[in-house]
Amino acid sequence: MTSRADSPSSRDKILDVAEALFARRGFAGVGMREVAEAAHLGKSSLFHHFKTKAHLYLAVLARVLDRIAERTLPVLGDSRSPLERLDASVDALVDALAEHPTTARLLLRGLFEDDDLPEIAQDESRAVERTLGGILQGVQDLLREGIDSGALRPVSVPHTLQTLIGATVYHFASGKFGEDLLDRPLLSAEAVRQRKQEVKALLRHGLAAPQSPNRGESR
Amino acid sequence: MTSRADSPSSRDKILDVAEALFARRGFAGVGMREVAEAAHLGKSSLFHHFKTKAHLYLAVLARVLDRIAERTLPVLGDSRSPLERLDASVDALVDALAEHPTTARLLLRGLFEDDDLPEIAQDESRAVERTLGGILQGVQDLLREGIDSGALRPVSVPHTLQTLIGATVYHFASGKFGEDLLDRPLLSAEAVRQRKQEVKALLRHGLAAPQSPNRGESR
DNA sequence: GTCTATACTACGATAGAC
DNA sequence: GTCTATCGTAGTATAGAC
Repeated sequence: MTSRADSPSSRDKILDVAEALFARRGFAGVGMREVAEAAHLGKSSLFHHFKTKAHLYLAVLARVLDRIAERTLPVLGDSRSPLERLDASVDALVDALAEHPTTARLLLRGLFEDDDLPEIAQDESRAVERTLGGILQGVQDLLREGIDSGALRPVSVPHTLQTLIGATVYHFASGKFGEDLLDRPLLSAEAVRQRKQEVKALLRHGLAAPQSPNRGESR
Repeated sequence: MTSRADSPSSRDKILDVAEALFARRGFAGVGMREVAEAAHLGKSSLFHHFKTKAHLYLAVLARVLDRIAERTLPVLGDSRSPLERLDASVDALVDALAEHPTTARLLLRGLFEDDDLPEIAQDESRAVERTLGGILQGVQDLLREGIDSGALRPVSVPHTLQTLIGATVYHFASGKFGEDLLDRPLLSAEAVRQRKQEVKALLRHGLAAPQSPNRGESR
């Protein structure tokens, strides 16, 4: 437990291969033997680095969330207007999701596969939840500020957050299904650029308050 | 193969319990023993009804998709205007997803967990894909018609479809995470009603073409 | 159609040598 | 820190009696 960059080679390699495997087949669908072989290790060596499978999974998840936080938190908290920050946050989040093909899948799985994890590894679980909570809080604060300042329609903040997650995380996690729909790889430069544009346009038109306050739309 | 309501009792009970289990923990996370016990059957009796786990999983998925198709296809294809049909389709889809707490999770898993299934059971797999394709085609046709008629902005149809799936299927699949965000059960009458309203409002504002064609917004 | 019994493999995890 | 060997359990699936 003298950790922090103790053995950068093995531990990171394990995290790399485990991330790829967990992203594809989820927690239950991956065996420790498979991870060990992919990392060119014996099974016991793997258990030396991570005492249980749940610890390994949470370590993978923590690394993914840290990557997202690193990209989004600075943008969420800067000094621009809410609408500008919303646009920039979409760009930052999409960039983070497009950086590795595994990111969105792991994140999505982490969001809705919380109950199938053993309840050990509480410390690591707490760390993951804290990082995630920080990002969510940043977005919620941004939306709240936009609404209070009159820049955004008075939407429900939690519902809008869910929509935002769906529009970004789900999209880049949709794999073969999404690629069949778009007829191109999800992470191709063009598809990524277009996704940013479509989401930002939908938010601009769908969230921004009508420009002339006295001239509301139909309802 | 004299099927079609041959033994309604056992087979349907198996599908019911398997649906609940697969929704919670996914294909790999559920054992046939567990399914058998939950259905009050011996393991071998279960294998008598479904020859492999993949067959059982696909049968569960097919039933879920049939429920969705049953609710959405009539609405998608009726004779109202595109915007009215879009609203009604959101209502119908959300109603279908809210009917059973398992529906959205299974559907979401089916969308992005396609590679972790064994490649047997091609017939059943084909049937599932055909039902899904029908629903998707209906939505795409609706969006296309709305754009061509000028009722909708010239958005990307596949991207908008992905956004729509994220806003509905992901939301109701988000489980404990979503409930923590909303601070109430996802399937409570109030949360369902509000979800419909928020999604429809976002689409109304975000997809509908500006009312006066010559008075475009900023960009 | 359901049962008991069983085959064989893989699972997560541990012990202990090196 | 990596290894071989092993434990006990649960995995999918099958055989054959009732």
